[in-house]
Parts: sequence; C-alpha cells; structure tokens
Amino acid sequence: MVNSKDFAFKVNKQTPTEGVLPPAYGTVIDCRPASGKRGRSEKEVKSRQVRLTRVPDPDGVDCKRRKREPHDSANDDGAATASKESCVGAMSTASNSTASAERPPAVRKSQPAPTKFRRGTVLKKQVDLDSWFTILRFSDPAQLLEMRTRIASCYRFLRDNPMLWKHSRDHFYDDTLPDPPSELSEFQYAHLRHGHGCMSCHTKSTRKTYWAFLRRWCKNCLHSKIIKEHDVVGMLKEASEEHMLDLLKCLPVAIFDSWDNYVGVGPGNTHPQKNVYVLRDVEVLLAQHAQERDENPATWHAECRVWMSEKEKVMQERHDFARKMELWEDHARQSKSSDFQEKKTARKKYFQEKAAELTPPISEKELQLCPSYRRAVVIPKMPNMLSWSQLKPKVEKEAADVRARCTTPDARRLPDPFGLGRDRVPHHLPFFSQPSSRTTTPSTDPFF
DNA sequence: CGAGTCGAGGCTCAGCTCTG
DNA sequence: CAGAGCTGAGCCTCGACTCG
Repeated sequence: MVNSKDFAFKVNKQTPTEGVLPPAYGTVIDCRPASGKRGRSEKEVKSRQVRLTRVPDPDGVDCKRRKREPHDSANDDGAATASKESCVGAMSTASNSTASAERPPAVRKSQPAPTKFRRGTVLKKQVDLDSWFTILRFSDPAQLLEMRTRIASCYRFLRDNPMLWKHSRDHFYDDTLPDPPSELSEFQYAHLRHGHGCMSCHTKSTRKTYWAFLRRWCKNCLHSKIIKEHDVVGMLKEASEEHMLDLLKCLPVAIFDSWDNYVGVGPGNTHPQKNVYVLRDVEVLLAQHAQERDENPATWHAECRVWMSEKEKVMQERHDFARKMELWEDHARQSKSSDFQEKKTARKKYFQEKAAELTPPISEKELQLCPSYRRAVVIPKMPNMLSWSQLKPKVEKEAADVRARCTTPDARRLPDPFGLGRDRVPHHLPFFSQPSSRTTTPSTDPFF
C-alpha cells in the first residue's frame, strides 16, 4: 500500500491465471478529511478502482519520483490524470507518443465497486442463471451436493443440469473419477461419494459406501440386509431351477472376509472369502421374474434369455464401475496419506529448526517432551510463520517447565523424562549436565 | 474507533478404516 | 478381532478487514 498525502493506494491481489491476464487494477481510497467545501457540497466521496500501468524504468526514474512541473501544481484537479499520462507516455514508442499527446485524455468510466456481501442483507441485483452455471461448473461436487440438499432455490437448478455435475466432477478430480454406471444419475453418484449418513437407519456418522451395492450403510444395517450365497441359491432354485445360475449373475455381489468385513465388489472365488448379496435385491429380482413370466406366459420361454442378458449386462457394468471406484478410493486414500505424512514431516522439521534458533535453543528431545509440540506435529498441514507463532510461546513455557523439573532436588524422584536411565541423561543438553558431586544445591544460573 | 464479520488454523473427539 | 491410526465435524481463538 502506498500512501500519498490524503490518498491510500492499495494494490489489489492479482492472482496469476492461465491465458490472457485481465488488466491489473488498484483501489484508490479517498482519505481526505471531509472539511471545507468538499465536506459540505459532496454527499459522498467515493473510492475508485484504476488500472495499473506497467512502467519500464530505463533511467531509473519512475513516475512517482518524477519532479513536479510547475504546470502540474497549477492544475491540482488533473494531477492524477497528468501523472497517469506521463506514465503511459514513458511506455509509448516515439512514433505514437506524439499522437497520444495530441489525443484528449480518455475519460475512463470507473468500474462499479464489487458487491459486498453482508449477513442479513439481501442483494438487490440478481445473478443470472448463466453466471450461476459458469460458477457452479468449477465448484467442488461436494459443495454442489450441499447446495442441492440445503438451499431450496438451488434444488431445481442443480436437479435439471446433470452436465453441471459432470463438469464439476471432471474439473475437480482432473478426469480421474470413473463415469457413473447407467443406473446412477450424476446427483446420486455425488451423493454416494460425498454424502454422509446411513441410507437405511440415517445414522449421521456413516461414511462408508458399498459400491457393489451402490448404497451407504452403517455396519448394523449392512449385516441386517445381506444374505449369503447358499441361501440365495436356495431362493433362486425354488423360483426357477432352470435359470438359477443365470439369475445369480443378475444380482449385485460383494466379497466378505471370514470376520464378515466388506472386502470389495464380487464375485470372489478364494477361500475363506465369501460372496454376499442383498436380500432386497434378490426379492426384487424374483418378483420381476415372476411378473414378466405371468404377463407373457406364451412367449416367456423365448424372451427369458433376453430379459436376463439385459439384467446381466447392467450388473456387469455396475461391477466394473464398482471395481474402478474401489481402486480409485484406494489410490486416493494412499496418496492422501502420503501427502499428510509429507506435511507432518515438513512441520516437524520446520518447528525443530525454529526451536533451535531460539535463545536458549530447544533441542529435538526437549521438543518431544512438550505436549503442545506433539499435538502440533500430528496436524497434517504445511507449517508457516503463523503456526509457529502460535506454537512458540507454548513450547517455550513447556520446555522451561521441563528444565525446571529436571533441576529441582525432587527431579531424581520423578519419572525419567527421556527413558534413558538416570545416569544416561543426554549430556549435550546444557540443562541436563550432571551436577558436580560436590554441589548439592541447584544452580542459580537461569540457563543452568 | 469499536463492533461485527469472516477465514485460517488449532484442538478435541467420536467414528471409521486399516493392519497384524 | 482388537487396537492403532486416520479422518472429519464442531468448536474455539486470533487477526484482518469492513462498516457505521
């Protein structure tokens, strides 16, 4: 920020982006005291935004340091314009400088200030739907889901624009997420990925989605709904012994381990893993099978195979998708975990370096004894000056406490802080140096 | 200049997942 | 199957910023 007599000139954040950059601008904030004529005649002195001009500095003299010409002072109202023109003039070539000098100063219409959002204040100007579409295309799918479920006015818009979800998904996950199967809408897909809560008993904390079943259930609900393969075979045999094996292929299947934990999408053949189905899926399939058979008894024998192959195709698509999704989740989990580990390591290293620079320095072993440090290094975020400034006073206090404890006459009765044994205290630490056998009183030196 | 707002980061805890 | 580790939600504090 540059202060120039009654004006504060703030350079707004210019985030670098791809492609052609928008013209840089700053905000001129009018700080003149509302006195004299201005204070009475003008209702409101508005701050304004102006474009910034890149000024080459061949002579090492920039616009701000330019000597003020006598005619400048004569025209105080046009000071800003004149100054701006001189900057532009410095950038212009010789050929166009004359032309630009002759041209009357262009009156640039100041941009309206961006709308400020205030809690409890309804915006007067509505944002049009095209703008919303563009904004939401680049939003986090989890955020879209939140908006669709919580904001009534967004519900229809998000419901009627499936491409919005797809673009948001592709953009946010960089095209790495598998496309949903045909039986799943984009919203349902997002709901399974980002939603929380059991879809049966509505337990809030459930997060695990069983992609083989396209459902998110808590463990209790999952176990109450599943049925083992030999029971399914019995049910199918009872309905249609002839088509039993084909019907089995029309059902979503998952693999469970010997402790009844979900392993992944099925079918699996390795012992002791077992194939598990959802009872409701079996019941629905059998009901549909019976209905189709009863509606067309004459042609059913011929149509049965077509009907089942359609079902099988859908199920195959689901299983392929579920496998891809589980692989993706595995990969995402691993990369997230290694990313967190890197951040924690960086945090540890940064805090240790900063602690070593203190007076007196705090060593790594001392840090390990500070609860605040131990808590701080498990937070999976990159360290910065702010996080260190928050940790520093706590660590200094705790390290001082540790030192005080270790030097009191009772210290020998306290648990060994390093677990190294009383005679093996780290001698490199100044405050752990062994007291002389002749001195029995604690040292009066604050740094021991 | 004080009150209000907002976002970032710290911290805790319950529930979930992983591993042996 | 149990325990360790991870994760996200919720709450809190603090500093930056805005408004009246």
